[in-house]
Amino acid sequence: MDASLLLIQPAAPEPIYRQIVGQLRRMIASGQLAPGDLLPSVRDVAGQHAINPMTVSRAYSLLESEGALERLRGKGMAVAATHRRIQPEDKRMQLIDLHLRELARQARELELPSEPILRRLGELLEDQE
Amino acid sequence: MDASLLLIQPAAPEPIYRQIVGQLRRMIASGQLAPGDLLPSVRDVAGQHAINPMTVSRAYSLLESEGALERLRGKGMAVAATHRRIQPEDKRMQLIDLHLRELARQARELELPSEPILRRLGELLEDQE
DNA sequence: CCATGTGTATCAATATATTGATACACATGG
DNA sequence: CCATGTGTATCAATATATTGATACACATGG
Repeated sequence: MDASLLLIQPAAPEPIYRQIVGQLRRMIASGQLAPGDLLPSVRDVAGQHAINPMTVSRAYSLLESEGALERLRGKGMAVAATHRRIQPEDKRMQLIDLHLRELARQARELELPSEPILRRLGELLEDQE
Repeated sequence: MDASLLLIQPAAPEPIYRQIVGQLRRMIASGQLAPGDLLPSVRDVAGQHAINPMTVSRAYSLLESEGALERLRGKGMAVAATHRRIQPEDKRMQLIDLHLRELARQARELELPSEPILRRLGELLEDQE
């Protein structure tokens, strides 16, 4: 992948590292970046866009923690070949339980019935798979 | 309305003034707060929750700029009379749709199947009614 | 009039988020 | 070995968001 494919607007309200994260995430999701593809080096991206290498590194590290990228020592970052599941399902469920509680609280405050909420969430969950 | 009805968590990542805005917005949308209802004074809310009156004022001012509240000189803030009493269900659903989308995104990143999420949320929704 | 009740304008203090400079560890390939 | 390529840990500088202290204007009702 060529660093010039990234569109970066330093003056935009959205932080630079999040612009990079968002674009790469979508390019990976859409298949424009395939598993194993090498990304441009942080200095390459930084040089072409006149930003700091650490800003690019931050974006890469976030994507690595999401499992979207993997670090190849001495070579750079690449699109992750596999999404390994380290934690069992109940552990992963715990990671979103607070979110679920918050959602339930807001639904109660809005006096919304359960049924349309569960139906809507069901739709969203299926769409994204 | 009694100031104690507000749930405020000063240590939460969400800023206090936004917690207040969110809760009041939802209570107005659902009709728990009717047009003309007086809100507790900023000092009342601040005193009960050990926060600063200006923080409450900021929340009230935001809701006033949205048209949800109106300022009655010498009396305080009240639910705007022009506000429709109860918003229809689809309008209220819109208020939590972004949260549902965010939840679905996180679930996808965690590679969690739909079924346990919908079951857990169903439990939480029923518990609170 | 005035004690008491509103909200808030103003500014300061803090907390948090973002970026950037520097130096470093490590892998590669000649 | 070593020049050159990776990413990043560390810390500093900046920008932004949030909160808080103070003083003020205004309305009410005795």
